[in-house]
Amino acid sequence: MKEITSQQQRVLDCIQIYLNKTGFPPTRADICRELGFKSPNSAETHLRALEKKGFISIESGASRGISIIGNSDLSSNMDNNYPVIGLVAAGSPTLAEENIENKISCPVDFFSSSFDYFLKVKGLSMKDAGIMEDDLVAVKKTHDVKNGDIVIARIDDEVTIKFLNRKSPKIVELEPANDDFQNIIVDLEHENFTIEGKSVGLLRRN
Amino acid sequence: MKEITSQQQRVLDCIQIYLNKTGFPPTRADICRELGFKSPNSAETHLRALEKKGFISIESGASRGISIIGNSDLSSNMDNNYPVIGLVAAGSPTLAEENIENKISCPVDFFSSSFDYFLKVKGLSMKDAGIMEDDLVAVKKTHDVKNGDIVIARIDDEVTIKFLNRKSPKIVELEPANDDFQNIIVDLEHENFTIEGKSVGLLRRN
DNA sequence: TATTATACTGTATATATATTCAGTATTTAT
DNA sequence: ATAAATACTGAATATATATACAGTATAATA
Repeated sequence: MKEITSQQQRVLDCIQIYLNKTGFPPTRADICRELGFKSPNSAETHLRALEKKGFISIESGASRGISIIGNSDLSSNMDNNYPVIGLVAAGSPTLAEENIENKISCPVDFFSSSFDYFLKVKGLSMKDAGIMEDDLVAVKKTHDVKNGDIVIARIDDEVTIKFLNRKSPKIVELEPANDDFQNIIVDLEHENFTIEGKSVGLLRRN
Repeated sequence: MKEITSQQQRVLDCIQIYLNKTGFPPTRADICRELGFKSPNSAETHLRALEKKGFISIESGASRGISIIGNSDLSSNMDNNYPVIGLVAAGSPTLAEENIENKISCPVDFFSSSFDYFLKVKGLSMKDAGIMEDDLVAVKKTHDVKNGDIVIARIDDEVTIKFLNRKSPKIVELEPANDDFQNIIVDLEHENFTIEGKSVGLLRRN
């Protein structure tokens, strides 16, 4: 997929908007009307460029024979594919591409806040908060977290999910929801600590 | 919305299939080709009937100017609106229309099995199973339940969510996941007992 | 420096397409 | 019993539409 130019993007957007509005694609003349072109050939050449770059396909000879490629969620529906990232109880932690287990299609407004990925939970350290093994926690990447929030935190190279409790400017306490686990005290001066995000919801699939 | 005839349904399906396949609506001739009609007027009259009954709209003069009405999820995307039904801890129980709190749009294949509604949980009787107050349990209406399943059961007029444990043909045990609660023993001969469905997933929105 | 891609106007035209008109036949309401 | 809706064939046509051809101009490659 080559790079798209700003004018070609305008034409592509125009097609999408027209589709959302009417339910069928525009003609060359429709595109001209929408974007102010004075010749149908202006639309034609843009369409051919978009076709060549793989953004649309054009059915030869057919009227309105334009379809946008890679657009299975055609219109109003606002689903998105969210990656499921495995949380390994101890050891290799990174929230990187290679840790993506699969993807889940889910409406973007499914939880109270937008979110970025699902974290697959290992272990039972948060069981009293109703977070069980293999549950999928919807994580929003943010540093805007308060005491009592369920946060995804990284200490050195290890990622964990716990309640947040800032004890002092230099000390953070990570509190599990399970009597069998101990609080984790983090000394910000001596340990590499980052907040990856916070939980905004949970999904369990039996 | 008047009743649709079987032939009109075939035409409507044909339009939808054509849309899914090509990304744009069919012409009269396309419909004839798909359904074996020999005159474009066959398609035309069916389209006018479908328009009159409110199933489609036709943009006059435009080629392929057909759009299916009430079809905001145009194609592949299979979201559905699921009702959220409140579970009242004790007392009035019915899973009836008037108990619908709101609706949640969610892909139909979101959980391992299809489901019928979300049940909003009251109380903590299932907390050790990770089901907390106000959690939304995805419920599939079914009588096909096994021991160990989390079921939605009704005893006389009271609805509850518990683990199922059939002790004998006449005795069913409903087991909570919380030491503070007691098992419920149901005598099928003396109590009015029905399985409303079973849990196939869980959703928590912080 | 020549070439290709981008970004248009303007005209022309073959054909793709909607749509009307004239029939025939069956079924469903009134 | 009559009208209206359904379910078609078949032909005709105005027009909607894709698309080619002839230009002009600028920016980006090679």
